[in-house]
Amino acid sequence: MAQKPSIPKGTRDFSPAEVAKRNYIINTIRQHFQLYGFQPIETPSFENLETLMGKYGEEGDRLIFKILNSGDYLKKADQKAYQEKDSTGLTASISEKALRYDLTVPFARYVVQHQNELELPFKRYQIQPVWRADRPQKGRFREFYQCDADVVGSKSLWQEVEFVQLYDAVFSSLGLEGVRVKINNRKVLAGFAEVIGESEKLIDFTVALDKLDKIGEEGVKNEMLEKGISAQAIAKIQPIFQLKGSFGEKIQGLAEILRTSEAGMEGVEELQFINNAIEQVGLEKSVLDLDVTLARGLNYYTGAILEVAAPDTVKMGSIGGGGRYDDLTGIFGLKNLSGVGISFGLDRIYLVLEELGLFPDEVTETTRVLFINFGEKEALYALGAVKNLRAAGIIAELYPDSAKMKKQMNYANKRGIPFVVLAGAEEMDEKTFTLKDMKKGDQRRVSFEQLLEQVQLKADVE
RNA sequence: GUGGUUGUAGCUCAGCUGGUUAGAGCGCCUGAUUGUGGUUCAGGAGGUCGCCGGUUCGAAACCGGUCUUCCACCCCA
Repeated sequence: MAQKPSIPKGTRDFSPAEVAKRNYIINTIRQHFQLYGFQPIETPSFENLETLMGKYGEEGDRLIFKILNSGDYLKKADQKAYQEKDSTGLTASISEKALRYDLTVPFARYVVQHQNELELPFKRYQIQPVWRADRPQKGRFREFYQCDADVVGSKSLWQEVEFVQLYDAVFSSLGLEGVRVKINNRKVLAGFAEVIGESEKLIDFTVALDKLDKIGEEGVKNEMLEKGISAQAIAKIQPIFQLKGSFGEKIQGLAEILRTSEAGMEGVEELQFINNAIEQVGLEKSVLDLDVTLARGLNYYTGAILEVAAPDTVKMGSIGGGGRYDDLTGIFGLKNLSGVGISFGLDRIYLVLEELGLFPDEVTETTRVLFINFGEKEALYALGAVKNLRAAGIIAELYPDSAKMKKQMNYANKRGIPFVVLAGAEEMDEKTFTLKDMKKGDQRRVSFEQLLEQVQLKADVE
């Protein structure tokens, strides 16, 4: 055999069954987005490099896939940067486009660019692939889909409430139980930093705090020390680690810690508002949980921060996240437009559903009836029935060649087609069909009406 | 980006400290069975041992590089 072709690392091919399952998830998400009043948009796969650079922090810039300029790009290259082997400096001169890194920044760009055509508040959803030059791991790919819903132009906390409901609705609909929607607020984090007198170290502080799950309390404290946060300061926020109990109980403890911080108390009130509303309307299968260590990487969040954790039984990173970002369009020159949104990680949700066996059988079901091909006349006779079955919404097909019976039966078997129809000279004379049930192995001579009834009947029962 | 790990038939994997024609199970193809698949039986096809280079009389095995897989860190869906 010649050398097998391959695909770049972190990318995948999807088989028919995988596409069917992915579509099942996408359709469920899309359906709920629309139920909640979001409208779809799509944006290009690649943006101008400058649209993306600097929006995701230094780490993010590194992970953006840059597209090499066309033509004789070396002529226009920054010679000084080239001589000095300064890759970062050189990039700007040889690349002016890049693959989109997420859907939020392109959305911000879209809003600013089309601001005069939009009716505010604007609720949009977007389901498209994004690319990151990351090193792949379980549930981490270099090409993956995001399913985002965002609202711009409304500061109302009812939006946050609705997003929590939306998460619950989608995951409940997918049959996923025990999903934890974790919530926090940037103002609470800012409050912590203020209370301990380390406001200028907010980012380092929150990044360390975010790792509590992984490295434990001592680990977090050590990292804070390493980042130059004083031991006294760390001692002051000790109560953070003691927050326990229900949402309400944690809120009380939190209010106690943050009582001297105006920003912090604002965050507490927002959390309280959202929790009260959710308690009133109720959730189906998910729980809303206050997690004061939740920070998430993106530094454009200014209010609520959301993250969805898969059920504890599966080891998987977050399967969704989002938050409020008051200043998002500000970076493109449009001030005072508040946005809030959430994202679903399609690829990770897929892995979770697969691991828990939650895909319904009918998702991957394809052809229901296969007609055996006995030759030209018989095929024509069969094709008439195929047409009528299709008209009734039954997926039916005629085997394209009058190959050996064994081969045709085998094809039906391998593809998991539940019914096979044999129609030769006898059946044609009688205007009947021989219908074989591949699971049971029995068969009988039937009219078209009976045939239709049989295959429909089974379809409903299963 | 840092450190580690993996790659042998379509799939899952054996292959001892380097030593003839590289194996198994499953799958695939053919026949027993020219209007009957999934069971059984008989036979068969299929491998530049990821790729490039080095060490050696001799490399799937040892060394270097590279690509890929998975994992930890970083970061994140």
